[in-house]
Parts: sequence; C-alpha cells; structure tokens
Amino acid sequence: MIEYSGQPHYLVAVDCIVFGFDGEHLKILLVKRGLEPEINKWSLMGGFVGANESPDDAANRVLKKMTGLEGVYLEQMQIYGEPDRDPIERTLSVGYFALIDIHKYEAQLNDDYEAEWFLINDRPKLIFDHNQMVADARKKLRYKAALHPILFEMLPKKFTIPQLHILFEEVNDTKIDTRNFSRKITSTGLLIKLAEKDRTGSKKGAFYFKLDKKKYHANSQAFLNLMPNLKV
Amino acid sequence: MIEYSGQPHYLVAVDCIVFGFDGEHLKILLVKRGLEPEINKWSLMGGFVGANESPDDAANRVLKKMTGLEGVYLEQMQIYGEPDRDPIERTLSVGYFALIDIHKYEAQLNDDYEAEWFLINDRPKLIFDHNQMVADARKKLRYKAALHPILFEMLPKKFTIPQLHILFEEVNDTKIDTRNFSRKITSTGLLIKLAEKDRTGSKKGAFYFKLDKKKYHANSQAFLNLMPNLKV
DNA sequence: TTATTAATTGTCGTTTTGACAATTAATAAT
DNA sequence: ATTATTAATTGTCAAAACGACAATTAATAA
Repeated sequence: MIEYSGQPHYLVAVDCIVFGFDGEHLKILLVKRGLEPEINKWSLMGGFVGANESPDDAANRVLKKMTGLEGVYLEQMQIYGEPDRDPIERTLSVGYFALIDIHKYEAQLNDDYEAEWFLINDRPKLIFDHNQMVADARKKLRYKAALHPILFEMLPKKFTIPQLHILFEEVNDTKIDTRNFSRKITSTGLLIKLAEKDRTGSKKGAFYFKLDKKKYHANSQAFLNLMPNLKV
Repeated sequence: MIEYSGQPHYLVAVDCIVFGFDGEHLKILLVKRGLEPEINKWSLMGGFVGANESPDDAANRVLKKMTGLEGVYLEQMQIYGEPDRDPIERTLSVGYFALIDIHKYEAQLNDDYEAEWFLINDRPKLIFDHNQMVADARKKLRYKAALHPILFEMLPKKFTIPQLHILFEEVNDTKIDTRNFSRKITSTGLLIKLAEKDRTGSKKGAFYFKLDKKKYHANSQAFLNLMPNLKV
C-alpha cells in the first residue's frame, strides 16, 4: 500500500458542547474525564474518531453513548488544532454544538458517566481549550438562533410562547419585549396553536404550541430576523 | 512519554477554495496536483498540516506558497473526514475559503505551480471530494456575503458601485435592482466616495469608492441585510 | 365581588423595503 | 453645434416591518 511519505499523523477527536434549557436557564452538560491526563476533571463530552467513522459519526456516537439520545440537533462548529492543545500528544478536535431537550435526557440518564448539567454562567473550569470551545459555541448558537428557528430543539414538543421567550432571552443574554417577540415568532408561520393550556406558570395559563414540522423541515434554512436590533 | 493507547492516527490536511473576481465573473483558482495519486489532475490548493502549525497556519502557508499573497481573507469552512475520501490512506481535510483580489494575484504569480483561474460555472472536475468542497464554499460565501460586508475583499482598493453590483449578482447568481442596491450599500456607511472616476466602463464614468477601514474593522461583524428577499 | 397576575391582543409613528421612473454626465452620431 | 445614446445616479411612493408602548383578557387569590 502506498503512503504519503514522511507526513506526520495525529489523533483526531470530537468534542460536543451540549446545550439544554430547563425552563429558566440555559445549561450545559459536562462530564468528568475518564482518562489521564486531567482525569476526573470536568470536560466536554468527547472521544476519538474511529477508523471507520467520520467526525460527524463520531460525535453522534459519543452523544448516544453518554446521553442515550439519538437524532439530536448537532452542528459542526470548527476545528481546534493548536499544536500544543493536548499535553500528551498532538490531537486535533472537531467542536460540535448540540441542542437537546433537557427533559428527554433526564429520562434516559446513563449513570455510567458522571455527567451533570451546569448553568452556562456558573460552570466549572474545563480542561485544555474546552473553555474557549464553550465560548465559541455560545457565540455561534446566538448567531444561528438569531436567523434560524433552531431553539425549538431545546424545548419539549409542546411549549408555550412565554417559554420560548425566556429561552431567547437566555441565549441572547438580553431582555426582549414580549409583545414584539410574540408577533415575530407567530408570524413565522411555524407554530401551531393547540387547544390545551399550560397552567403551571400562571393563573391565566399559556396556550401550548407545537412546531409545524412540515414547514420547519421544508424550510430549515429559513432566514428570519428573530432578534431586535440584531448585532453579532 | 505517555500516549493515548491504541487510538488510530491520521493525516490532516487543508484545502483552500480561492475565490476571485475579474470584474465580470466569479472565478476560482485551481492547481494541478503535484503528487500521486491523481497527479496532474486539477485540484484545490492544499497541503498537510505540519507538526508545529495549526490548520489555520497551514492554510496561510499554503496560500502564501502558491500565490505569494499574505494576509488574505481566509475562513474556516468545515472538516471533511469520510473514512474513504482519500484512496491512499486516511486523511481528514479542513476546508477553507479565501477571497482575494485577482489583480493583486496576477502581479505576484508564481509560475512554479501550475495554477489557473476558472470561471466558477465552467471549471474542470476535481479530485476526491473537492467538487463537494467547492459547492459548499459557494453556499457559505453566499450566506456570509448576504450578511457581512466581505465581498470588498475581492475588489481593488478603489472600486465603483457598478463593480460591486456585478460582484453581488455573480455571487448570488441573481439579478439585483441597481437603484435599491446602491441605496443599501451606501447606507452601510462603510464606503467613502472619492473624487476620481472610473471611465473605462462607460461614457459618464462611475465614481470610485474606497472602504472606510476604520469602520470596516471596528465593525467586521456588522450584520446587514445586503440581499433583497433574503433566503439561503 | 374585587384585587392581582401573567398572557394576549392592539396601537401608532418611524424606518426599511422593493418596485419603478426621472435625471444627469459623459461620448458618439448627425 | 446639436442631438442621440448610454450608463450612472438620484428620486418617488406605497406596502411592510419595526420597535416603543398600552389596553384587554382569563384565570386565581383575597
């Protein structure tokens, strides 16, 4: 078998920034690292890219293994490849961010891994360049969510406008006028109003909505303007 | 020295999709591949990531070596990592797209490499998954250029509104109303009108403009709406 | 029956958009 | 010299979107 002579070979890994929303705050899922160095320190979910899988495959495998979830929203972010980012040997890592419904996860929690949700603004220091990865992921999430309707991925199938509103405020770290927000979000045509109400949050109760999946998928690249005074 | 035992190692490369604009059409810079397999076939500019450089470093190095240009606009696109994408041995490649002023390049042309500009819509078939990379890069360029003022990178320091207009039409493969276009582009506040006119294209001549670099760099993440009926 | 609270619907002046027309500055033709 | 021609530039206007803000509604608690 021919080879490209003399070129160095490296390890290639994936790391996933997993975002979730508990109804009040944006959260991130971290695990205790299971191998040396930095064993038992908090880190992102990650793993090496196997011989017969693409990085995308690897990210899905890792997520499945550590959360039990399949088919979650996963998006490639960027590659992290500074020569010295891993002290043991050169490893390039492909960063992904994932959006999951935190409640779905809780049901399938796999206790083999010490995984834990942290408030995005109150999380432990992470190993290597994982802190930078989280910062980048947050920025990218904000960017993407301002233009594309992806935050639904973090909500249950039935959700209310007020829930969605809080989520947008959390992601963008800003206050949004409820009246203008609901006008914009409903004018996307992606929401279907249900008869049922959520009565847990208020006396009046808020109507549940669900996603119009047909429109959503047919139009997943839909380009909206979901944030006022959009600046990135 | 400790190692992560038993994990497979791979080659890591970079490939650059270099876009240019000749005043009429969007072009792409291709080179004849210099090594087996597929030697002498058209491919993207690429190279392996060296032991002491990041992928970003490698992309800049490759561009410098093959075009003589430094400091060009370069943006990481995504990683290409299907297990069988390279027939010789497993190689993951980080795709970049670059925007350069085609005239600047011509001056510095390095004849050691058989590089050639092709019309984006009339280019030869490329090796491996490079055709997919070009398609992805085009899409990403369109996306980015609709929101951020990056197309200036493909124009000379002095340029006219009609030139810019043609470039936008080329990138988006659509007709844009000249009147609305010039209103939008001037309202960004990024353009400084010069006294001089370009008289090569018409009797009346078109005023030159230059970029307000202060505003441009202070605001490189500026979020505009440069395309009508924006859909991606 | 009334006070309270949060959800929902509504108002309105300003700005932006997109479709379209008129004017201007130059050269070429008569 | 005057006029036709061409492309650049400036202008018009109605519709839509935006953002700041207020009023109404549906429920429970007092």
